[in-house]
Amino acid sequence: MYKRSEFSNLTGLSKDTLRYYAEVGLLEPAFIHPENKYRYYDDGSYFLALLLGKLRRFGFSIQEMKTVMADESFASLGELLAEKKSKMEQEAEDIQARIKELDAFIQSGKEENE
Amino acid sequence: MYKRSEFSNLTGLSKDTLRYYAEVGLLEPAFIHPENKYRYYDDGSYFLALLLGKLRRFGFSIQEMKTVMADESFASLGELLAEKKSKMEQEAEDIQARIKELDAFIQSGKEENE
DNA sequence: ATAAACCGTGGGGTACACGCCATAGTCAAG
DNA sequence: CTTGACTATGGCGTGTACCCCACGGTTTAT
Repeated sequence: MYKRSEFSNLTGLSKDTLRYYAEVGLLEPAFIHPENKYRYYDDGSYFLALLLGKLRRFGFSIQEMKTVMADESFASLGELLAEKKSKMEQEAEDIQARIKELDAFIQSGKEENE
Repeated sequence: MYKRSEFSNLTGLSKDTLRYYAEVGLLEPAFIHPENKYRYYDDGSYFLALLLGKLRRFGFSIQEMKTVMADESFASLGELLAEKKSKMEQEAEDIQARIKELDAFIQSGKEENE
């Protein structure tokens, strides 16, 4: 059983993020001490927290993460992953295009001074 | 002399964007009719508007655009362009890394079912 | 025993660049 | 002359996922 800041260090999720995820029902502590209300996380939480960290990097919104977490069999995960992948690829292409445009622009600026 | 919506079509900047740019002193109309306050843009504005559109795509903030516009010789433009370029390249690398991570994740998920 | 370090809760702030709505005055075409 | 299209201004909304502050209680180390 880990407490908040320990768990935060372990997972890379900030304390505030953990609090927020608990608030929205995305990742609830494994145990809450009834007297002092301290929240404790366990190894199951750890697994899920790592997953959430990954999903976050993949561009999942909170809502999408909730969709994923709602189903224990993670049935919707595969589809969403594929969707995110194509979105990220699209984004990569967009950036490349903008870099090209930027290069062309810089080039045209240089030629003006010759 | 073009009026607002004509100029909007010409430049690709929305009417609200034009209004906003005028508000913050980024691109003021060439002429404002003293009676009805109608705003008119000219060919000089057109040139600047196209520039602003490009800068926006390059990720310039309003503040940065103002910095650029403040100096008629566009002295700060070159430096900011280079900065944006490296930022965009960094961003492209980040996305590629995340795509790789995503792929690995998808792959590990598939292997689990074999 | 005491001080430092930690915990929960409540609630405000935020960044950014507009979008959108309503109102009221104005212009252009028939 | 009328009606539809256009315009200016004011001001609110916005979205997202948290961050940060303050307060008061608790735990832990010394």
